Amino acid sequence: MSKSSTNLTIKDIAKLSGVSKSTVSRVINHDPMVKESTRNKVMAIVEKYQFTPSKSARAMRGYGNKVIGIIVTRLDSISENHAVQSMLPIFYANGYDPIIIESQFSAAKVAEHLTMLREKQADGIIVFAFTGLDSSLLTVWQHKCVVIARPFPAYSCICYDDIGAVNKALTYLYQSEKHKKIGFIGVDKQDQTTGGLRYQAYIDFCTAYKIQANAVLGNLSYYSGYELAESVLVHSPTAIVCATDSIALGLNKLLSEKNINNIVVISIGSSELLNFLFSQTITVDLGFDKAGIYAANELLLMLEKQVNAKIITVPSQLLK
Amino acid sequence: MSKSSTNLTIKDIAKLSGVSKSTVSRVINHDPMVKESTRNKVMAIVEKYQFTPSKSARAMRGYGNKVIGIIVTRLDSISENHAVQSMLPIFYANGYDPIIIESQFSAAKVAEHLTMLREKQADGIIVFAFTGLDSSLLTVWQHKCVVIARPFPAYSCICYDDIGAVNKALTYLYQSEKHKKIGFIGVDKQDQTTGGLRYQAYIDFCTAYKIQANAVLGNLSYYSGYELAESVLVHSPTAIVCATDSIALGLNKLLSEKNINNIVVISIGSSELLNFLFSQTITVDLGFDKAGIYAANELLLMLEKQVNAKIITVPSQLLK
DNA sequence: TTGTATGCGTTATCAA
DNA sequence: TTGATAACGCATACAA
Repeated sequence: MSKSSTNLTIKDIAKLSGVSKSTVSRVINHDPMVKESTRNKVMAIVEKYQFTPSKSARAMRGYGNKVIGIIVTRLDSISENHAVQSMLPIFYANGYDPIIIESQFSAAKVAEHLTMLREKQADGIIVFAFTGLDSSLLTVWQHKCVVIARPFPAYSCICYDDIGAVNKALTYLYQSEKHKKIGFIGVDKQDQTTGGLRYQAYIDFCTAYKIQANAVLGNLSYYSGYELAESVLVHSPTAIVCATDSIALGLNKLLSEKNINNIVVISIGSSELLNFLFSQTITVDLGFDKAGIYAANELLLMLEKQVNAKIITVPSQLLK
Repeated sequence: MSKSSTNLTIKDIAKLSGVSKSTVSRVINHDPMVKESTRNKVMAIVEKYQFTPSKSARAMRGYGNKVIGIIVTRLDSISENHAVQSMLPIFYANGYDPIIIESQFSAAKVAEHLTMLREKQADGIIVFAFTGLDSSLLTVWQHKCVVIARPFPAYSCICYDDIGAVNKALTYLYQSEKHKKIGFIGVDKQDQTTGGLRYQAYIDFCTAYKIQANAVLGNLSYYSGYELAESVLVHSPTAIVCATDSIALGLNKLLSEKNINNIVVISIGSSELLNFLFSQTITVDLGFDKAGIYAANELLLMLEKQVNAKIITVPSQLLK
């Protein structure tokens, strides 16, 4: 095996430039105590051979190889993308290497990735939770872990304002616009937050204000919104609340096909695309980008010093 | 500083289980030469303290820390997402840790990320190219780099079938459906591929078949498609080719608003959303997922053995 | 079957 | 201002 193929080490550079290892180390670490001339001499060799110190060796010396694992459900989830986009710069700025992986809504995959991250000695992780993910998987990471979208007890979590968002939507419709017949297209209650919480908020509002509930639950896809719309329309609502922007897309498609334009659509979750395509839709922004910022900062805090698990709810905002 | 906070080392485990470092090392490396009883003894301690050997230390011993950098333009680009999604499993399967970073269409950011990756001693990189990215940035990586979406000379590149896709669309419209007045909404030619190539293919087809060109160029957003549509409609086309699915979304919105439904829309790029919302739109699939597979395999090949730079064009496919 | 000693590429501590 | 040398955590050739 020829030496040429393998990477140069600080020892080689030392030999090449006629100084000792330590001097080379000083030069590449910008130690001010080296003489100008020797620095130049060494730097020349460093440049010439494109030398970079072995990251692993440095890491071993405590120059931490800091890495954060980010487990998203799907790479192409708009909401998670926004959150990730806003946390990346924060991690970079603090010298962490974020490594992004997909769980594809499979707890088994999460487990797999988690051991991978443990082997890689990740310093901390961000997990986008989903139905079927159990907090027991995370026990090892409890103190260096931020969970997004689910309130796991004893974990630091960033949650969306599911209840508040639905209330804001309903309050607007009921108080400001005097709607009395308000429908709801949601997600199966097996999904605790997007499904259960948002649905329950709708039901509670209905009972509180004595209005007739008209809800139907399906899944997260726009197909679901499209297909379920009919059964809500049957009761001739004047407004419909959609639990997600995908559902709102589906509903809007149906309304547009049927040339119905006297029904107010309001969506929990505000995507650029929805606002563009169906600009008359009122949306409630859940603050995905803020969630990313909160999550990153919270994790950094946890890693820096012992800090109590806390649940942060990202404020929602009605946009009209 | 208490020892409890810092991670255990193989030395600690050795002490705890009353054997030597080497024996512990043998156990965790599944050396068959260790006695059953000692193995159990050591494993017990390992389990108890959740010990994992320092990755950096073993990396230094040659147990390579293989990493691949993937530089996407934007995390929320649908097309790049698909490509990344299909390459990730391949890298995992081959023991590489993919680390994903965003360039945000900035060459400066790419440069920055590139030095980061060099410091991290990444073994190879995948770069999603964009207008303004110069191949000179990549020279250091030339032999361990796959470029996507641009044909950089002397680099291994995965390109989309821009010209073929447009031709397939036009051929279908002209030959099978006998359209004579075909419009085109594209992207500024400064974007060499999506912009220049697709536009040129349109123009070439028009001249070849002696049909009146009716094209307008803007940017990649759906707003652009929406706004430019008017000036194409002025010449009353019976079909319109859109250079991207975003543009097609914008165009479709306008057509739907104006209640125009006798114009055939055909989109280069086939997204799930476009097919759902405007299912009458004909689409040409550019094969983003295939591109990911090609890219990953090609890179692995390059890293394994010296291999000539080659350009792979992903076949496109008309869907109707 | 196990322990000892050595080296991997760095940085830090000491002496010179 | 520089150089020798000892760590860091691990794997392994060699000795026992």
